[in-house]
Amino acid sequence: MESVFERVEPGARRAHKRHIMSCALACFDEQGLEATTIDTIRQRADSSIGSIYHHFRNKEGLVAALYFAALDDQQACMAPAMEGAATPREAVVALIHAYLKWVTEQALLARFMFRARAAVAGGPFNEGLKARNKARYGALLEWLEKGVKAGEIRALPRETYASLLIGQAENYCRAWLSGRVKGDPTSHIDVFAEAAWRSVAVTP
Amino acid sequence: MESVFERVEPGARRAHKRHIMSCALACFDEQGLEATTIDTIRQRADSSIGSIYHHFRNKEGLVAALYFAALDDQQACMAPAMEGAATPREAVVALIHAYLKWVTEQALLARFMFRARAAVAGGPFNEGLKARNKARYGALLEWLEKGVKAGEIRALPRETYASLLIGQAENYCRAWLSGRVKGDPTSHIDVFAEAAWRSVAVTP
DNA sequence: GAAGTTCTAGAATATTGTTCTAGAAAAGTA
DNA sequence: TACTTTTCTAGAACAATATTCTAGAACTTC
Repeated sequence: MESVFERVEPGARRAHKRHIMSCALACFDEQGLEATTIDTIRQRADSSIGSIYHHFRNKEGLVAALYFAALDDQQACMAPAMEGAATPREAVVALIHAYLKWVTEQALLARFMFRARAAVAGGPFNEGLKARNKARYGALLEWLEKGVKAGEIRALPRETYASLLIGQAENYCRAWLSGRVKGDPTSHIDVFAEAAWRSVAVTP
Repeated sequence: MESVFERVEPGARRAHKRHIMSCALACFDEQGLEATTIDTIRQRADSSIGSIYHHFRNKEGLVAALYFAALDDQQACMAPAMEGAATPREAVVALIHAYLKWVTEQALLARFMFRARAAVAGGPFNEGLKARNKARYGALLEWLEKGVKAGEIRALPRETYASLLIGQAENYCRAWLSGRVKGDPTSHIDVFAEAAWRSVAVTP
């Protein structure tokens, strides 16, 4: 967990900032976003109000900092997975595998992301969010273009591909993170990879 | 919209309660859950603090009331759609069609549901939520059972079916409701119905 | 029409996010 | 090192907002 924050806030100097993020994440996970107060975080981190506000500006900023740290880590884990693919099918399978593995390994961060997304998207950090989302599906759309030309992938409305590929896996991850299903995402990894491929392939 | 609340809170007696719900929904949609204050709702509904707290106990209760009203309406619109199906394929297609139509027609309620879900699931109304979710997929799972026995639907882990069927459509609806894609859900209705069927069918 | 219940109203209170000022620690500079 | 500047910590003071409480109006019931 610390390692995730060290990517975004490196150096011994920022150890305390990372510590606050760590404690805040734990509080948010245990009590929910609204229910955790700044003072709860202050106590847990053995810090001070001034320190928290200095580093994060306000509660929303703290949530956003955690959200973007999680998003960046997810991105960093998923991007390389797809680069090794030789065919469109391999790219799709690699995408789903990487996603399900990340959620399973970083359950705390993943749960936080789902909970905090609305808050971040609604606030003043919306722009940063949009920018990263564009970059996110760039590589994938290239693979799809190739696949369509090669006759391996169906030509569908552009704006539906992302949902068709990741929607099922994401839905299951939400269910798992909130305790509605038991098996962790990786335990059905082939089911979801196969379903994603069937959804877009010409001949599944 | 009023008609939706009349199902849950019927009668002329409760007109004011419904009016508060209506105004609260509009406030939540325009400013987000956290940003709208009780006083904002009071002003918009031309009501009083006491009245709001009398009807809904607290802010969380108001959110939950809206959430369950939306959930019930969605349920009421989707349940009959599947009953007319003659084959597993028809059942799956009917499910997706009904879902996408409801979200498109009740965009305000649908957006609210996605935003409020975490808050409702985290709070003391969690039990009511679980109960309704069980009822929700009951009819569907029956169809799947039949389909599996008839050799038309693949035998997959039980807990993955719901995600496989609805995940893609839901993901697209989220994207549409938050402005990330342009085409409304019904404009891709066949794409998502077909993808859902391919995901679970033996021979798509 | 009287008793009981539900509903409206808003002032008072409590909780909690945020600002502000002062000083400590660290980094830069000569 | 000694001085300056910047960054960070600390918590009291403040402001915004959810919630409680009491009183009375409106409606139901018998």
